[in-house]
Amino acid sequence: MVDEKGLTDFFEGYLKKDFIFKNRKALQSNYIPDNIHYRENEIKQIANILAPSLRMEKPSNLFIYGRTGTGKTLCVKYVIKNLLDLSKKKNVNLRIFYLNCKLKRIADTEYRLLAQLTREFGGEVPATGLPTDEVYRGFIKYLDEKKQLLIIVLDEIDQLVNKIGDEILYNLTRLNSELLNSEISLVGISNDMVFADNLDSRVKSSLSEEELVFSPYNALQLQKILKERAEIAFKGEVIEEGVIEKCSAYAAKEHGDARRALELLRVAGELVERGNKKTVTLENIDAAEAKIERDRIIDIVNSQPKQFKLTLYAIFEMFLKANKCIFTGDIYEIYKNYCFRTGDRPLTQRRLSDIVAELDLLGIINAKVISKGRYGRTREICLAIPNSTAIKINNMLKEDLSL
DNA sequence: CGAGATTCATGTGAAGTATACCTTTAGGCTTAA
DNA sequence: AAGCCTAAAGGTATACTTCACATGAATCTCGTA
Repeated sequence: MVDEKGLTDFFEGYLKKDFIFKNRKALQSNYIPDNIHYRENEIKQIANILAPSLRMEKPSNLFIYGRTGTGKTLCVKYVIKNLLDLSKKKNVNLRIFYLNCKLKRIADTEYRLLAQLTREFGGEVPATGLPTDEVYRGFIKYLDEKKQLLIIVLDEIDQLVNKIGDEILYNLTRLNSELLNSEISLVGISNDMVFADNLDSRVKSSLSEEELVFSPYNALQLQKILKERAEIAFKGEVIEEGVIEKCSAYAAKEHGDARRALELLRVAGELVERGNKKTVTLENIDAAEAKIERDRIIDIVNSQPKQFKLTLYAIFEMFLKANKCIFTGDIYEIYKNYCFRTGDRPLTQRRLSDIVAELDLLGIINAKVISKGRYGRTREICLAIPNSTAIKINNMLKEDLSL
C-alpha cells in the first residue's frame, strides 16, 4: 500500500540517496574513453589504413579478427570518430556507416542490410516488397549522386555470412565498378578467427586486403583499464580493496574479455546502489557475475519470436525434468502439446529442426547431430546455460506464453 | 567371428506456398475551363 | 480535358511447408574359419 505521502517520501529519499556513481556511462560497452590503453599499435594501423579516405582516395578493405572484448569495435569506432570529425573540418565528403550484423531484423539478410544502409543516407525503404536489386539501385543512387567516399563497417560479420552466405560481400565489393562518382571500402569485424577460411576465394582476397588481429588483454592490463574507467564512473572511495583485481581475474579467465570486466563492475555498482549501500565489495562482484549472465540470456530469449520461445520452453521443461541430453523427436512432441495449449498452430518438424539449430547458434543450447545407430539419427540437445538460469527463464517463458 | 547389408529417426536440400507488403496501371469519378 | 482516387494486377521477401533423399553407427545376416 503506497499513499501519496509515501511515494513523495520515496522520491525525496531517492534524490537524497548517496549515489555512488558519478558517470555510469563510462562503464557501458558503447562508451569511448579519451585514451585507449594497450591498443596504440592497432589504432595506429587502422588509422593508417583508413587515412587515404581524408584525401578522397579509397582505403584498402580491412578485416579485423579478435575474440570478444578485445577492443576491436572500440578501436574502430574511435578511429571513425576522429576521421569523421576531421573530414567535417576539412570539408571532405566522407561517410562511415557502422552496422552490427547480429541484430535480428535489422541487418541479418541481404535485403535488410541494404535497406539499412539506404536508410542511413536518409532514404526510406519498406520492410518487404521491393526486389533486392531495386534496393541496390536505390542505395547506389544515394551514394553516387555526388562524389563521396563511403566506409561500411560490418561488425560481427561472421554471423551474417554464417546465416546467408558470402555472396553479399561479393556484391558489395563489386559495387565499386558500378559507381561513377563514389567509392566504397569495407571494414569487417569478426570474433571468429577461422571465419575467412570458408569464404569464397574471390571474396576473401578482396575483403582482406589488410588484416589485423587483436590479441586478448592480460590480467594486469585489464586492471589498469578498469581502474581508469572506475575513476570516471564512481565517486571517490567507493570501491573496496581487491574488487578491481577480482574483476580482472574473472575476465582474464574468459580470454581477457574487457567488456565483461567493465560490465561486472557496472552491474556490481548498480546492485550496491539499489541495496542502499556505500561501497562495492567482493561479494557484489559474485552477485553481478550471476546477474549478467542471466540478463544476457533473458535479453536474447525475449527478443525471439513466439515459436522460438515455445520451442525453448519445451526444451527447458524437458531437460530440467530429465536432467540429461534430449532428442529432437521428444521435443517436437512436447512442443506440439504446448502449441495446443496456447492455441498456436504447431510448425512442422522440419522447421523445428531449423529453429533448434538457430538456438544452438545463439548459444542458449548445445545441439550436436549424432547417430544412434540402429535407433536413427538425431540432435542431442543440452543446455548451454546453468540450470538455475534455465529455471528462472523457464518461469519467465511460462508466464510470457501464459501456460 | 567379421564383413557387409539393413535399419531407424531425423538431418538436410530444393522447391513450393502463404502472407504481407510494394509498384504500376487502368478505369472511373470529379472538377474546372 | 486534366487531375485525382481506387482497386486490380503483377511483383518481391520472408517464414514456413512439402517432398524426397541423405546419413551413419548399432544391429542383423550370413558366409567362412
